[in-house]
Amino acid sequence: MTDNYGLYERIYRIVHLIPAGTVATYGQIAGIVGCCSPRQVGYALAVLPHGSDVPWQRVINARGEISLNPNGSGAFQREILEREGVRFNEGGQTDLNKFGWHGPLC
DNA sequence: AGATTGACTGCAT
DNA sequence: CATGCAGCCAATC
Repeated sequence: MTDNYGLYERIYRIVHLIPAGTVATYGQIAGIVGCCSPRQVGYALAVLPHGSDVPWQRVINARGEISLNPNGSGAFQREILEREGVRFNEGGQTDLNKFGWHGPLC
């Protein structure tokens, strides 16, 4: 396999490795990809077409919360995560200590 | 080619 | 504990 799948596909591949009921932060993804800053991770997901097989909803900010505005698509995202088994507290945050992804090799 | 923005993060105040 | 600032890399204007 070639090392160069394109920046976005690279990120998509990492996100696709996140197991259900688990969430990862943008910085975590960026660190695993080892090729870009969290901004590019967010951008890559922002350009994701609807109907993709990438569980973009499992990628959230470092605080363990939905990054998008709660009055936007974020409400839909939280619904999906709860359906995956991820629980949110009153602040709409997840427990990264429990649901936080440790990485593809761990 | 230069400036601006973006689903971010971490530290300092 | 809330807010501000700087760093980061790629895409778009």
